[in-house]
Amino acid sequence: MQPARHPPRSLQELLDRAGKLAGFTLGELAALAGIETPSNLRRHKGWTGQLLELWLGAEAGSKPQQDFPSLGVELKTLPIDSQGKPLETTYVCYAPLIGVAGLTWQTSNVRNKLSCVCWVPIEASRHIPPAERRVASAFVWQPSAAQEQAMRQDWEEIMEKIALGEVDSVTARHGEVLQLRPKAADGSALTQAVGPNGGFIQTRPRGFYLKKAFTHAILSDVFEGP
DNA sequence: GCCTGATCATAC
DNA sequence: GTATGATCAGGC
Repeated sequence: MQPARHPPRSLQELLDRAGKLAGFTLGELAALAGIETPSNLRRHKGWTGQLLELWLGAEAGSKPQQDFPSLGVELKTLPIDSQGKPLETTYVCYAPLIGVAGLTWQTSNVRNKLSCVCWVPIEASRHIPPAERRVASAFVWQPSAAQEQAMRQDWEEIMEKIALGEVDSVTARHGEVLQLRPKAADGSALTQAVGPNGGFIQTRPRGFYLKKAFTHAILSDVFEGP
């Protein structure tokens, strides 16, 4: 067992790789890859995702595109509790706050990222040290028509607020399945956004996130049947 | 207990 | 600052 040396050439190869990781702890996978496991993730929040990227052969880097461009697949780890319930919301992508006129759901980064996702659930309750957290069964998901419609509606409502210069009135409570939240190094980070009178304002950068109930439903469809 | 807003590391 | 990978933690 060793990490991938090249990106998977097919969806099946990706699934094969992911399937072999099921049951391993993060500590085991890290040791096999020759990297250290942090004792806690406070200063290593992205460590789990990067470990799985390594094992599955995702292209590293900070590109605003999918993790497996040639397959059109995005990789997402999903922390779950012992009952399979998501412990965290799922980051999707940065949200555009200027130049939003004319953006459509069809060509949005959210839709592109979520059109096909390889989910890798990780048993990651907080009381479990990172090294002992365990990889569960990965699966590939494409949104159903209803799921896409739900995401689209939230996206359109949020983007309309942004276009109207009302981004500062949008909270994480907006949206049924998709939410907009701050996404920055700290509270001092500012970016340009459309303001109330069509001008520009400075505001905290935002990102799109999937709410836990939505990812829970995705898991339920797969593991408990539709 | 859960959620929202804040925060951490890194690459460029 | 933008964007990736996310989790933390106080307030409710």
